[in-house]
Amino acid sequence: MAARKAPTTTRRKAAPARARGGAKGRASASVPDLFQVLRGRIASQAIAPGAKLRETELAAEFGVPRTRIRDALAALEQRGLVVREPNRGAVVTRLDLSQVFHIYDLREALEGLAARLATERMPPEHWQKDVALFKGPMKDLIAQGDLDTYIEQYELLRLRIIEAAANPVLAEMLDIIYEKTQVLIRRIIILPGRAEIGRGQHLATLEAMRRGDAAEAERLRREGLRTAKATLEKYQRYVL
Amino acid sequence: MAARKAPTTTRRKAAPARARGGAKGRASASVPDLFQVLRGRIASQAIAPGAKLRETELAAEFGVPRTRIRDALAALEQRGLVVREPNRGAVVTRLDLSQVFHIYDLREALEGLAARLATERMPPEHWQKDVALFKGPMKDLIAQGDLDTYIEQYELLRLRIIEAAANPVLAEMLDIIYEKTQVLIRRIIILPGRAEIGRGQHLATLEAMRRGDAAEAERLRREGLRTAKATLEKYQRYVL
DNA sequence: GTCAACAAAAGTGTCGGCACAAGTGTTGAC
DNA sequence: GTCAACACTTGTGCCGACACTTTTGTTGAC
Repeated sequence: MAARKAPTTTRRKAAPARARGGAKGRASASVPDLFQVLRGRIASQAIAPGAKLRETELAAEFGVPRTRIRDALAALEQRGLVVREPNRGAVVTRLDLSQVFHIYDLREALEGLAARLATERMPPEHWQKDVALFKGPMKDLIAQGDLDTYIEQYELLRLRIIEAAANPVLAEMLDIIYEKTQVLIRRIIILPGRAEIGRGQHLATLEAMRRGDAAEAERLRREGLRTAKATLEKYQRYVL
Repeated sequence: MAARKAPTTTRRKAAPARARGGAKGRASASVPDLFQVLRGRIASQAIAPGAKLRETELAAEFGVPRTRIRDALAALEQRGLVVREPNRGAVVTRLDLSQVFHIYDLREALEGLAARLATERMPPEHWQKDVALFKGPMKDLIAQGDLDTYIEQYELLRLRIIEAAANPVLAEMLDIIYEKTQVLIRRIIILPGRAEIGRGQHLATLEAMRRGDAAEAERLRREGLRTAKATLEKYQRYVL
């Protein structure tokens, strides 16, 4: 996924001094907007790890004052997406080997908890269609090699589970490591046979959820993450 | 604990309105400094939940420009310690009932993981003196009603476990909910018999760690948090 | 030809000020 | 005496400008 350096000309009006009058409510991007955009670029690797983020450059691209970019960068730094050295600027953090495994340990604990809570708080039949999805269509997607759609669907399931868990603090923490997991999932899933193994584990977890067996759902989810981590350790020199 | 890193040699011109009286005329505090100070005040309840944090007021107290206070408040908001309503200012978030229980679910998953990792990465004898501490002296402290010292010692153990777990991402997440747990621990421990029960559970966990039984250590730690949560639910109308 | 010292440029750190919204006190009518 | 409208005060949102630091490019000596 080569990253075409944004030609996005964004020819905002030359004079940013005006605007803000009664006209449009949002002529320029707000700090949260900028945060989301930059976060997305980093998660999708549109901005490569190690790349420098120049404040002036970004300010020109988005047509906003530099201080606003600065605030967005501060938020990014808080999230650990970039590191800023004094007077040196902000660079996108590259995840090293050790951090990758640390994140998998975290996912095991957090997503296991999410599976348990979701099972406890939802009626078992709520997961019926998800079981069906993973039993049939998802298998076909893998067989056809359409991993992008598969990942997309899986992400939807993941979000539904988090929502069902109804724990904002948990959701926030999973959100913090979201970018990292995005990258890792795509690297692991291309390993030989891994996608199908993962699907089987998701299916088993979902069936436990449909039975209303929260403890078993948690155990299975954790087991799934653990094998994913093991796969990653085994093939680490190929994928990292 | 202030961990001031930056030399802050920036020669400042004629101080505008000179340094305020609140602090001495020493070099002005950096944004991380301000963050830590305000965080400490909130954690120790020196600033009550629901209190308004006025930017100009804080700027005057610390003798720093208001923008710097502003940055610190933004960091506090990111951490969820304050909420800022547009043009209304920042107020300290008061933790409501539901969030309290959510945090205990989180602690169960995270601290359980920490116990497991710590056990795996350290030689069993590393925990020898902690076992001894919880077997004797800590029991005496509780008997004497010196809960402050007990909590202090427990915090030290907690930090050692996190350090031994050697997972920065996990440490970061436990740090995020640190303030909240600080408050909650002090509210739970005063409940009848609770301190002694907690000590017994910590002791059991530590003995598993000394045996090198990581899985059992995780299970026991989680069980401990679960009973703490149950106690909280039982007495919630007294302590919240 | 190489290296070091110097100068220019680029980029970030910091700050003060202005604009606008919400809160508060006052005044007048009824 | 009560209430509503208005002006004032307080405090935050936002932004441009300047100071400082680092990097890059150039020139001169050895």
